[in-house]
Amino acid sequence: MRAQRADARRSQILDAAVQVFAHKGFHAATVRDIAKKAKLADGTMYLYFKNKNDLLLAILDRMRERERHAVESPRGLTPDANARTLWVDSLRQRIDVFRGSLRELQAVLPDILRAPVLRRRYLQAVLPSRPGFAEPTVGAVGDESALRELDPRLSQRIMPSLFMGLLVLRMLGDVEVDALWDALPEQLAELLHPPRKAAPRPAAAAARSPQTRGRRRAAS
Amino acid sequence: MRAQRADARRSQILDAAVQVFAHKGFHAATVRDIAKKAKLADGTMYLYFKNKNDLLLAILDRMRERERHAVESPRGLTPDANARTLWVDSLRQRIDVFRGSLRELQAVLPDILRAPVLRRRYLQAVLPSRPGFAEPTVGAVGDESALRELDPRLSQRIMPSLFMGLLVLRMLGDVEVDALWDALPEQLAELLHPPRKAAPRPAAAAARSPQTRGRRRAAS
Amino acid sequence: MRAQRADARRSQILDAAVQVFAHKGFHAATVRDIAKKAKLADGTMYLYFKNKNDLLLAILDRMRERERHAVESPRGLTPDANARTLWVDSLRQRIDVFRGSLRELQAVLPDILRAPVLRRRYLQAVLPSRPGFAEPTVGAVGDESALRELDPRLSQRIMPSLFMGLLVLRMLGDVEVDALWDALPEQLAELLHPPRKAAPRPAAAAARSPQTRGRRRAAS
Amino acid sequence: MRAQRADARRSQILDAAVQVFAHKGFHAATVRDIAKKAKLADGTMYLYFKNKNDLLLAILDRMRERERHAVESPRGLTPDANARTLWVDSLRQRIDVFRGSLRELQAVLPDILRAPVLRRRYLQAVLPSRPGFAEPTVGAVGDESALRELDPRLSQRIMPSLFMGLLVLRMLGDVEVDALWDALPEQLAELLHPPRKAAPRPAAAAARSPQTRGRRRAAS
DNA sequence: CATGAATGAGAGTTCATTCAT
DNA sequence: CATGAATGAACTCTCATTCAT
Repeated sequence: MRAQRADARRSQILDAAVQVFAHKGFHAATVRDIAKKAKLADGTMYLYFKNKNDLLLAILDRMRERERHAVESPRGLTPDANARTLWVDSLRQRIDVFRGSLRELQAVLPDILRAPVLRRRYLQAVLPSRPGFAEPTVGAVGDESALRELDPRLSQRIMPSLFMGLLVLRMLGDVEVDALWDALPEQLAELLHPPRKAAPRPAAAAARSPQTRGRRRAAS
Repeated sequence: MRAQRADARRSQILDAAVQVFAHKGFHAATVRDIAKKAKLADGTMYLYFKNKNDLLLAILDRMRERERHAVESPRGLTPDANARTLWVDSLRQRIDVFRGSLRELQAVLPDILRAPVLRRRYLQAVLPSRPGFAEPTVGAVGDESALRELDPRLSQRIMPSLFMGLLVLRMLGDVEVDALWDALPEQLAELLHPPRKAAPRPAAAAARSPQTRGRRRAAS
Repeated sequence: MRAQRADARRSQILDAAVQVFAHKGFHAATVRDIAKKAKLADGTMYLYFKNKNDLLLAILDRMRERERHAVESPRGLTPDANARTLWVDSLRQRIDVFRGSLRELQAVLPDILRAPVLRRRYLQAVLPSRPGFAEPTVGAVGDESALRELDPRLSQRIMPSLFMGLLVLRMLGDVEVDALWDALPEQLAELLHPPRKAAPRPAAAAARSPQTRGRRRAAS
Repeated sequence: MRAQRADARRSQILDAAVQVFAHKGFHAATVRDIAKKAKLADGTMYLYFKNKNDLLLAILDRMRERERHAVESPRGLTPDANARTLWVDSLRQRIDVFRGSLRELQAVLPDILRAPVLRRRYLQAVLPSRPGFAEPTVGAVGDESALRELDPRLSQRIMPSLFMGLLVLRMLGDVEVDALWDALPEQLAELLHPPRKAAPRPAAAAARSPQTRGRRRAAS
């Protein structure tokens, strides 16, 4: 009971902080701003968080937690789906998770970009080496993939980077990205994991599907 | 004459500001920090810039200016090159320009991500709709390109996003991206503009790096 | 019955306050500190005392009360003692009373030194003009005393001052004073009320301490 | 020139701080109080002192410095004076020094009583073991002194304690002590270093001087 | 032009006090 | 009676900005 109330308060404050940080950034945001947004008195925040900095860390923790949840309890995938569908689905899940914490990321990312401590503590976990985030790109890629010739260090980073980049564009106010967001899984699958009709065939620019006929490199 | 002196002072201050902003971020950086780095008195900055905010705008202006220069006066391209080479070269130029302002971007990006004014005023110009930045990706792509089936709004954003994303990874401290940086043009060409017909050339990317090393900031 | 409970609570709180004040001083001590030490909730204090300031006054009141008690009900003095013994005994009683409230004094003195209200209201009563505190020095002094030629205003203040001073040294951390404390009555008698005629008795002071050790706070 | 201005400012601020601390105590005094008393802006203090605490240390340093000065450059003593005169003179000098920093002491003493750091760092130097402060009491004492029979640890502390105690009485608002202050050297000499007319004579309650006839212990 | 001492608004934070439970 | 979450005034300290030199 008591613990529940406390958790509710923490959430209430964190939500306010996310909004204010996303809007003004960590440094420009004042504790008073956050308190006002949370409809609390200035001092109340300090009953639940050690200080303003702690607020940032708590936001990151909450993000991690949510992601862990999402990863650990994946929605059931259709068992008989083919590889591409699986890949698209898993990609969509990641994107959805991402979208869930989009505001959080926007609130937190710019300030993380400077703080080496934060970067080390959180972002290696949250971003590039996140288990499963890069792998689909690589693991599912057969010999014919466009990624075959790439430096593996780069190919591992294609997806996260593309993602990060699109996110930044969004944050920069690009409305098109916003509109595209839902189509991203399919589109990225199209780009990086082209559907294959047949078994691996070294040659031939075969037509593989109605929509994608004539795609991909003819011979390689 | 007098104007030149003033410009030199402005540059001196801006350089200092870039360094300090890149390190601490706009809000955490103090005018005193910048003045000290520029070896000037605190008040002197105000003779050349209206206020601290104006410094940020000036940094952005300078970035734009440099980019405009780079775009308007491209280094001579080998006239007999084939389409792909052209594309790679033009891509490399862009990347070099980017690299020239890498510190600036790092100094400025996190704070720009929030300030709607800055975003509207500067970044739509600097980033996605930058003339020529996305086009190579699209324009040079033949029928066989991986990009053909994509939503054009997305395909236009592939390159900038990938770029932004890699940059963010760099800023997040990913050393691999750093190491890969010089090979990026070839690698991205490999990915988005695959060479026709030829057999796999796994060594191409790696072979490039030696010469491009040490070219750092050539364009700045 | 009910009043007793309330008194017990008051004492419980005052004891805690004395400890915390002695350690941190009035201003640096927080109500929470005191509540924690008293194993009560923060707000409970306010059921027994008007506010934090009132705590200080209550401590002083309790000190006065104790001293009044000690003065009004002196332990029986050996009826056949000579003048000097009487003087020494009475001095010892005072010192013991003092010692009983030593922590209180330490808790309260520094802050009393500034607050004119406190000084006027309490300390003139507690200290110099305290009935009987200075008198032994003066009244018991025969023609041969060292004090005879002094300005009476000073001679009245010799004992309290000496005392206060030694107390301050103690508070300043002088361990020697601490060790000497039990021997003080004899020693001060030696100084201010020299024994007549008899030969030097160098061992007197030291001899006393064993028994008086362990009497700590007997009077409190 | 510049350094002089800075020193003047420091003094100006320290003087204000002494007044405010003496009046309200360290903790109750606000930086704004001090700034106002010094007729400066709030922030100006921080150009000259690291923080409020530093102010306290600086006051102590200044006291030490003054005392060192007074000790190192003693006013010329009449070379042909007898021992007692010398003692009285030296005592007066100490008292004068003391009086010079009386307000400082009042400002600083109560807070020093709690801070172990301050005590260790400053007061052992300022108070009891101060070279020359206790010694006159002891060194000048012949075999006949009232101090002969005392525990040496105590006799060393008589003077400082008496002093401290009188000071505390003063701080407590005892106006009589205030009035007596100037007569203290003579009076204390009277008490602790009785004038001797003749050579050491073990017996006889001799009349020694008009004013002091019949003083001191008859036989010892 | 250049300086840097001075300013004072406003930041983060603490804590005496209240009051619904 | 007792609690302790909530309050918000007031604290210390920072720093962008000004201006006499």
